[in-house]
Amino acid sequence: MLVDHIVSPSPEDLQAFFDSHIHRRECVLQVLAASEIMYSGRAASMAEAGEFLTIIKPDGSLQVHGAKGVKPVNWQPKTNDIFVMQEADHLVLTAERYSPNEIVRISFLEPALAQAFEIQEDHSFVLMGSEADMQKSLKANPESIEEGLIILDEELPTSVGDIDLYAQDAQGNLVVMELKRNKATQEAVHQLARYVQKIHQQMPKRDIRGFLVAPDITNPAMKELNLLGLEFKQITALPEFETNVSQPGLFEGLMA
Amino acid sequence: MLVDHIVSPSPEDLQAFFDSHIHRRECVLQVLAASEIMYSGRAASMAEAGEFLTIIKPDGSLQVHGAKGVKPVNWQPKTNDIFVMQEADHLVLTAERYSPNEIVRISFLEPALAQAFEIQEDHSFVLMGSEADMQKSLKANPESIEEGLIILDEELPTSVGDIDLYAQDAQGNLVVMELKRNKATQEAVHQLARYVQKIHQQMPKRDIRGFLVAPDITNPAMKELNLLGLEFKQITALPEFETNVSQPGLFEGLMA
DNA sequence: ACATGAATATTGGAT
DNA sequence: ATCCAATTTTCATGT
Repeated sequence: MLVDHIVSPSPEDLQAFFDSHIHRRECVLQVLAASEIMYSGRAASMAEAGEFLTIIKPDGSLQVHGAKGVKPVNWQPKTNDIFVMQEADHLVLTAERYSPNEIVRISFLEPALAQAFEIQEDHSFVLMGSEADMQKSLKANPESIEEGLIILDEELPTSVGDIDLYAQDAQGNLVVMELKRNKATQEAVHQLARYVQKIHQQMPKRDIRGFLVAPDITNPAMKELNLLGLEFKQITALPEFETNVSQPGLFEGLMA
Repeated sequence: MLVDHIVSPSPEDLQAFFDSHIHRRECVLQVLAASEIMYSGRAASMAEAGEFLTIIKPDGSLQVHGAKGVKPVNWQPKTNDIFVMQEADHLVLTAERYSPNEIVRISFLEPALAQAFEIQEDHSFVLMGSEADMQKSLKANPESIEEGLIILDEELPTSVGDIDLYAQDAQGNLVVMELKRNKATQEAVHQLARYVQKIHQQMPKRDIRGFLVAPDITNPAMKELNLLGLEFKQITALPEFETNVSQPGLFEGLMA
């Protein structure tokens, strides 16, 4: 719901706009303006006089968008303090965060628009098809990976990280599994190798097999996997999502 | 610059709004509405009737923002096709991408606002303090890592990835370096270990040292590093950015 | 198009 | 607060 809307605000208008909204933290604020943006903190960046859309949400997060891409040009996920100041002939917004110490300063050189609207928070968000879902599904149906597999543990902690799935095969060998919901890369291969090595150190007498469980694998990763004597177990990823979702029925099915 | 602005548009208004803008790809479009969002592709998600802000940029990227956070609730970095359709008593926007195949559908149940504005593309963006900068700086001043170090190569490719910096120490030993601009984790330790092992395989006769070069390191990572016989080389990260940037002078300094 | 790795990654969860 | 791993990661880059 639109609460406030000022076209081509003067610096004074803009100041009043922020004064009335910035600390109430109820509205999403937007300023469209030719701006100069400066960031310093984990890195440092600067954007000279271009047009940007600045968005400040009630939770204090700030993002500055340019003409392209999903990713903002500048942003701050959390801020401890946001304030505005007149400077020369324009308004400057400063957003500070203390830990890590970082600061974004936006000079609104030529504001075209300032507006505020309320966005009610939503809670009914459902995401399916994450690695966690995959893990649950595979734990329930280990035979879809290999006949005779028995799951021993999930998220088994080791000193070098947690093992996604830990199992025993039909011959009684131990199996270490690393799951990826996307195409597996060399990174994943080495993650798996690390776990297998660790378990091997702990139990030098046992045979340890390593499975990289994913819908697909890159060529270099496959090569590396073979070199290391590990195995790729292809699983059809999330078959229920492969169908075109615009079909009626699935829409409801997603929430089931 | 504000081009179009419709408060509480009817479905027909909204349709006309999209018809006039969606294919010209000149404006950033924004719709604030009680919406229902459905995504299917790499995963699947759904959000029931909440208030969301949908933003479509001229490059075809789409993002749907809720009341919190920098990250959108739903998004699509690139789209091949965006279209709208009347459905029952409301308008539905569909954004499709072919590879990977994914689709976002937004039902605008109660539109509160539809806007279009022009954002000129900006080109003068400068970021400093990336790992690339760090690498350049260290390459120029290897003695800041260790006395007598001679850099032999940068981004040296191996079958398991590229080595950030490759060098020789005062005693003639080979040195493999992995750089991190943040606190180094176990991941970084194993990345380094991988490279050292590879080089060792190639030259079994030579002594190979492995340096993890970072401003800081996590405790578990330090333990693991010691176990593997590798070394941590602390470097003060980007001293020029530690100072408070709001000081006059540095602002200009950033661009120098 | 594929593969790789950085990122001001962000975010959530576990410890 | 620290640490770790997933992410519809996104994005740039190299091949």
